[in-house]
Amino acid sequence: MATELIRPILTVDVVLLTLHDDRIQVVLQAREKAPHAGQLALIGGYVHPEEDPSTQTAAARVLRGKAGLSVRVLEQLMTFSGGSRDPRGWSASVAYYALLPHRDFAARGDASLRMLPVAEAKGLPFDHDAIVAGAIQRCRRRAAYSSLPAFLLPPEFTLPELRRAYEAALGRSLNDSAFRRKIDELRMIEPVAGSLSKVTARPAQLFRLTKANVVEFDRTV
Amino acid sequence: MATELIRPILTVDVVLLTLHDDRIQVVLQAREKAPHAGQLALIGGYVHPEEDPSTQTAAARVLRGKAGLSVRVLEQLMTFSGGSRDPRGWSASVAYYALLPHRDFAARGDASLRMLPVAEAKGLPFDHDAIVAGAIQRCRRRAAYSSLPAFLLPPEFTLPELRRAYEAALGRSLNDSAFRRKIDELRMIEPVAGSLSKVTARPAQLFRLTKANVVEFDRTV
DNA sequence: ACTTGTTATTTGCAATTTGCTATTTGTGTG
DNA sequence: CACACAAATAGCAAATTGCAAATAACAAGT
Repeated sequence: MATELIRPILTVDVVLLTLHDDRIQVVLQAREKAPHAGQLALIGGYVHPEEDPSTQTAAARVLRGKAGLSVRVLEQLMTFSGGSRDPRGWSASVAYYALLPHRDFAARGDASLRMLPVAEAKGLPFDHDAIVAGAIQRCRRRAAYSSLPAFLLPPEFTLPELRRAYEAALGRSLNDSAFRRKIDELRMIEPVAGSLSKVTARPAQLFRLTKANVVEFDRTV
Repeated sequence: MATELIRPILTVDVVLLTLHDDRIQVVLQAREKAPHAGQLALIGGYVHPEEDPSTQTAAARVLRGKAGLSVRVLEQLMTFSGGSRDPRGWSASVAYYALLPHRDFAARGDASLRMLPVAEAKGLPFDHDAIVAGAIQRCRRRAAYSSLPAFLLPPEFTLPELRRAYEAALGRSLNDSAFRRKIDELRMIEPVAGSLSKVTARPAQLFRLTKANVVEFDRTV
């Protein structure tokens, strides 16, 4: 066997995204240990080959173990690697992004977790700035032709809420009536019995997704 | 320090794609060593932390070292991991896809390399079937809104050739005049002085890309 | 009960984009 | 010099999208 002696460090990092104030926000966690102890960073940890069937399940385990959260969408972004990204040595981190309805985050009430608008999440340790940027870019791209943004919302939502989720994910405003037409044609959602009463105006119809997982469309939203 | 004792195997695998007979084809290589010695598989190898600045450069090194090839497009697909994908133990492989003009492949003339239409590249060792499928899916998606397919062609090409490259990548036929309009509006290519003479018909104008790297569009092609 | 304010939802074109089908152009061939 | 053939262009018809006005439903104040 040649030079497979040195095996690099393998970790997972999760870019946990949620929607609040009509903006995409990242959930960060204060690091417990060195390096960068005390600083806000992505939720991450070592891959444990003896217990993790894959990096995907490792990411879910870390999310549950360190933040007490489980999510409906957890997708792999890409792997970041190199000798200088982590002072402990040459490492590779398989990055994931996860989507969480804000109410689930709020209900958790974990003091170590902190939510920040993506534009303000700068100066993070390691190469986490680049990982966050990559996650946002991927989500933006994917939002254009999939039901992804719906997973930033609770299971039941109104059309205006869904539109705002798409607008936040895409980073641009959408034409309301055209949006309704498209969503209707894509058969992405179905109405639920009840109605939501916004305090001071006409109540909106509640909808739910027709499919429990992210679906991709041939057309663009 | 907890359980970071076991460090997994880290490798890279490259899905090398080219265009021939109007179809996307994968270039595979006969494995020199066990496991699966002699079988056709993706071009891949160990990551060498001491010499590789990143997995990206590791992939380029492996491509150069094992196939003698350098490519203009080498993009990360995703990482495949688990305890059963490689008999040597728990491993993670960072997969890349690369695009190569067929003439560059043909010029190489390496007997260990074999080109197969993607539909026929089945039953590969490890989880390479899944990696190939993932690469094709990603390329198909990306072809819809980028200049990616142009990198399956030599630096100078005709519009009919470019359209056939898009058709092969997208897996569907395109309307010729609409395609020309779009490509024109996207300012993706520029004409070159000469003309190509197909044996028995009107010669086509030669074009080259205006940008040396893959560019993404807001609109779809 | 009635008016006002506010947001949801629908409707009806106008403007733009796309799909399709001729037409025209440039080259080799017989 | 007519013919075959593929490249390139041109001209609508059809489909999609953007915009703005009209309508609907509810809360709160008069």
